[in-house]
Amino acid sequence: MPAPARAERRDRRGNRGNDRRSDRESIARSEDHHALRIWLRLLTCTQLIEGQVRSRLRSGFATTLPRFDLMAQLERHRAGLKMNELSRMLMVTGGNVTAIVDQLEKERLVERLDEPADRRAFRIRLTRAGEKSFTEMARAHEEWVVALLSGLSRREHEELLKLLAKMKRHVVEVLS
Amino acid sequence: MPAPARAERRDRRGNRGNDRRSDRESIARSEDHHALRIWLRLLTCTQLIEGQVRSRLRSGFATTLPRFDLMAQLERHRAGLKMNELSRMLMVTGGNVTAIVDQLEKERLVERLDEPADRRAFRIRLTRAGEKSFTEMARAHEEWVVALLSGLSRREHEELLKLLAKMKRHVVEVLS
DNA sequence: CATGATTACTTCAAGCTTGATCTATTCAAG
DNA sequence: CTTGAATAGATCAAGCTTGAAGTAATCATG
Repeated sequence: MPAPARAERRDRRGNRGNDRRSDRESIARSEDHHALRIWLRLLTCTQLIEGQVRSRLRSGFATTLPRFDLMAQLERHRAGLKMNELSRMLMVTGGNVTAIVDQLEKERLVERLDEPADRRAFRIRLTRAGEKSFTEMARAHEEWVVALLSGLSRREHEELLKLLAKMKRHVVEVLS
Repeated sequence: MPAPARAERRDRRGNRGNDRRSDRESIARSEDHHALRIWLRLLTCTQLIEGQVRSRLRSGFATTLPRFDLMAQLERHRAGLKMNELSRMLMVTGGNVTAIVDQLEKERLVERLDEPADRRAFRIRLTRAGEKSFTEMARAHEEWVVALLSGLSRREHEELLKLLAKMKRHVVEVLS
């Protein structure tokens, strides 16, 4: 299951990422604030991993990351979730959720159930077929992520998790 | 300079991010691999910051993140960059770079110069107007990022930078 | 109950991004 | 020189995402 264009792009560069000057982070001058460097590196790491996951989901399962993400939330909330809950959890706009749910519903992977208490709302749930489909993908997805992050020791994983938690907490607080 | 929709979404949630159950990371079960948790948290942090930067660039400077990113690379390489160099640095496809450069060129913020050695290629450079415009944005951008990341101490910044570097190195290596 | 504000969701246009395909140029090998 | 492969870039359809505006239902307050 090749990932044509992405692989092509990667192979073309011909280096192993050691060439700092050809890297996005080169825009951070040495005198720049540490924060800028961190942000750029964070972004790079995320995009590298995200790109892989995206391309493997496409070539291996003919689906997309947003669809996978949405199904992942539903899998953890078997009673179903309302549209606005999905929107908040996935950190995307409501219009976006509508579009993705529309697709998945058309493919019978999720269903919209009426919410008895509130006639404005639905409860979105995985169908049986959706559960089955998701389970398969989730197994592969976890393997990919584990492999991609296996460069850090368990100790480093914990340290990173802690630092990211702190960063996240602060960002969320600033935005409140 | 408000950020209407995003702010609206944020205000609506009514919590301070303390409610783990309404968080994307809730999909990581306790028995799941550490790697999955880290990946989800990394993604959340990135999206939070990226969303802010994006929305502030729009409301404050009527531009977008990809445009800003591209100009940032050009600002660091005053002699200009070829399309494929931009594509590699920004980690996006060539078609994407074409589209963004087309826009910026139409607005006279960048220019395509013929590459004498290779008639297939151009050299993209910031115009004077582009430099001026970018400098303004870059100052604001750095302030935003510094503020968003100010939750970590200098020591923690360095630790995080180191861990992300290691992660990145490994990911790049795996993909080679 | 009336009414104004809020909430749940949809719709839509505009911009981003990808992946695929295309043309033109350059390079490599015979 | 010729020819086939590789490269630089453009183009395009399809899907993602946002931000803005709209509809319908619910809530809060008097």
